[in-house]
Amino acid sequence: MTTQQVPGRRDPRLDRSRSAILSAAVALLAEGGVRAVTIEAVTSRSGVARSTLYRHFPTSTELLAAAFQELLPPLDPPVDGAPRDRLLRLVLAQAAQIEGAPSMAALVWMAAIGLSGTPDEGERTRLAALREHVVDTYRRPFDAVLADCLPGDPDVDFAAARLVGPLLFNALILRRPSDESFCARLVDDFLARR
Amino acid sequence: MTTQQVPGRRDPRLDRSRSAILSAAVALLAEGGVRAVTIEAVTSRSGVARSTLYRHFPTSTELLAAAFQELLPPLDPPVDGAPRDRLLRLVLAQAAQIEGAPSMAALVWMAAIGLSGTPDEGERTRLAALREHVVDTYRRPFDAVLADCLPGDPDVDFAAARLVGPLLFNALILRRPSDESFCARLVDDFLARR
Amino acid sequence: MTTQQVPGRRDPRLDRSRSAILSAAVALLAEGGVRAVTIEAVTSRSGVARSTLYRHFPTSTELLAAAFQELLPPLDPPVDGAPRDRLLRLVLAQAAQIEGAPSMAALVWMAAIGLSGTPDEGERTRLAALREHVVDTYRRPFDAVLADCLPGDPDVDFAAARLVGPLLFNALILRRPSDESFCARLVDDFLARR
Amino acid sequence: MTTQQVPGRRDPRLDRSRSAILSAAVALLAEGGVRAVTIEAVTSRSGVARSTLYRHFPTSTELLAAAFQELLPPLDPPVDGAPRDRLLRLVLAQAAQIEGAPSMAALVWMAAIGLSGTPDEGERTRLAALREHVVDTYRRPFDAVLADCLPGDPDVDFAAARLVGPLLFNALILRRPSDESFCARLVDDFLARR
DNA sequence: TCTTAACCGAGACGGTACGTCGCGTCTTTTG
DNA sequence: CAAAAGACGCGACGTACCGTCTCGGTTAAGA
Repeated sequence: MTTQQVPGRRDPRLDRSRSAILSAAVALLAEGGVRAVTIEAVTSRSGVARSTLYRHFPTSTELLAAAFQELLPPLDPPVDGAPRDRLLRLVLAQAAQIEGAPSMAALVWMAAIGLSGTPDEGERTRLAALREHVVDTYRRPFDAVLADCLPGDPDVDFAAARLVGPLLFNALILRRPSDESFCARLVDDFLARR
Repeated sequence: MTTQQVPGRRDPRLDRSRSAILSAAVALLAEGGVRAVTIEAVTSRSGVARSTLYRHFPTSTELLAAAFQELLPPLDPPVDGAPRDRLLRLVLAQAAQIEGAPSMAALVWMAAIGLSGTPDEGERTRLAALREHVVDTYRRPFDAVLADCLPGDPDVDFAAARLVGPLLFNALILRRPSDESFCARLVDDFLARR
Repeated sequence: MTTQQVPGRRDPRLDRSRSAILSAAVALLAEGGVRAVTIEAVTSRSGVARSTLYRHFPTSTELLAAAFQELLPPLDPPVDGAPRDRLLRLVLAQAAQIEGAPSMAALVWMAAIGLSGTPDEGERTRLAALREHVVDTYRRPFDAVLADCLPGDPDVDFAAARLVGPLLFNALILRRPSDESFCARLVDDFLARR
Repeated sequence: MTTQQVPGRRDPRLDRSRSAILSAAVALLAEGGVRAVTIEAVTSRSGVARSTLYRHFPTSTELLAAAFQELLPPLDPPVDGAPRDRLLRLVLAQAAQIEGAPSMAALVWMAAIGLSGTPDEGERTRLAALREHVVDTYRRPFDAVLADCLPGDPDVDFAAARLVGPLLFNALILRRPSDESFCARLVDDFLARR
């Protein structure tokens, strides 16, 4: 019997180069922000050739997206304690993450997805999917906690708007942290009105 | 009596070229978004020389800022009607503006001010000032309306976070409009908890 | 046997673009003089991109140097006839070349190499080397002829100074041609004193 | 009787600004070479306005010419000693001056006058006149000395070509100083052949 | 002495060229 | 045949000077 490969098996070099690219991109992103994630910089830092990079990421934007995804850890929903407490802890965690530098950049950058500029159809689609995916990732813990806090039909989007929206406002508009008392008031007001 | 000039008289060419630049920039911004506001495009469209443009706007960023400011009309605070009505109308107006394409872009763009990237001290300062100015412009109508709605000490920032934050969330994260019933619930919840 | 490439084979595009650049530069140089050899002009005339040009010639000066080199044919040392005749013919040829427009410009331009202006170390070195090379090119025919004319140790530099220096003086300072009788007197005087 | 001005009297401001310009230009020329003599640099250094400068020197070239002229002291013809000695001293002085940095630059620059480039008729004429003037300045001491050395009709141009040409050659082409023995050989060879 | 015209500084303006950076496509050669 | 290496055309950047121009303020000449 030959050493025939399993048909679904991929060329291992593909993974090697992809991860080299990604880790270089992530490092550059963490060090110098979005502006530093240049095709040139990534290739020269990762030792990967230009053409190889383009094989993996048709656009610099997609590379950036992947790097951001790598950099944004999902939140773990608090699982024990009173409902009000669990919600508060989740909101605090979300606030903390939003205020971190990479999240801030990612937030803004993702918010910018699909605003004017004219990327082609395909890219727009892929990016929209990425956005969806990230949003889902962050909605999930709220789903979990709210399902336990609220009886019946929890309108998660509305809840998220009321709970996370103000955090966004503080971070993006007022440029001030959302401290514990702020989050507590948010949560209590929210719970008081259903 | 002599035909003495007013001392403060400036070279009229300054105004001529500045407005030519700005109107070209605004047009490009409206047509093609931030990406279209190129130094090259602005100069060639306005007929103004490169060096002249740089004399007026040391950085492309500042040009963009000025163009955005030109494009973002301030909101008029509703002056008559019941307090709850006035507040609702203001929130609706704010929602409508946020959802407009230029505001959306401006919002994201201003949110990005000061994130990584390394503009020099001077520019960072000017941009921060611009941000402040724009934020103030939009806070003002809330000041006016809230002063009438709430007796005592209205914490305008907290109020704005609770009222506008969710609009931001809808626009930037969920990409859905904030309809009338959404805004009404926001306002009513807000008023119910002082 | 495989169709293996010769190992030293280079990307043919390199040669293509280099020669396109050079021929454009030479044409411009011949038509409009040094002042016409602009990066912009060369790129637009040769259809070569700016960045490509800079890849081949890090400095406009080096481009100019190459163009001049292309434009200056070396002199062939006369090989037959009496020594005095051979020397005279060489001097006449040298005079004729010096008086030609391109040589004149090249002469002045090379004389200017390394005078004030502050190019970086690397470029200065390359230009000095170029100067050496050109000087050698023109010294060589004198070496050949003088070796035959003079027994023993011909001090070629001194000879060249005495034979070519006056040609330079006529061309650069007096702006008059060095005619046959002038050259003949030069040669005869030179031979009379060793 | 009034304090009537002499009719030919000029506005003293003209002289003031002209000399301010010139001294700035000379300083820049001495410090940074031809490249440093910029209209901008001269105006900002001299405190003279752009328009004033252009009133005095229609072209930056003419300004440069004037600066060079300021920088090149004429040679004094040696007046005592044996003819051979006087000639030798003159040649040595000429060699010394040629080798000085400013003279070198001036030499090259003046040699370049009228090579291609397309200044307008008027300027070309003025520059040619300047060249003539400078050449005359340097021919004069040779006239004086040769008149005493040689009986009959001294062909000064031919003499200068033979005596100064080799100095030029050393300075411009070989980039080596013309030392005393070199000059002595030049002079002796020259005198030996009339 | 008092205008008044010339001269002046300051600097805006439209240009041209520069040298750099990053992009996305491409070709060639190596493992 | 993927990958490295890197050339290529392109478009935009920000800078440096150019030569022309408009503006008020100052100052010297002449009425």
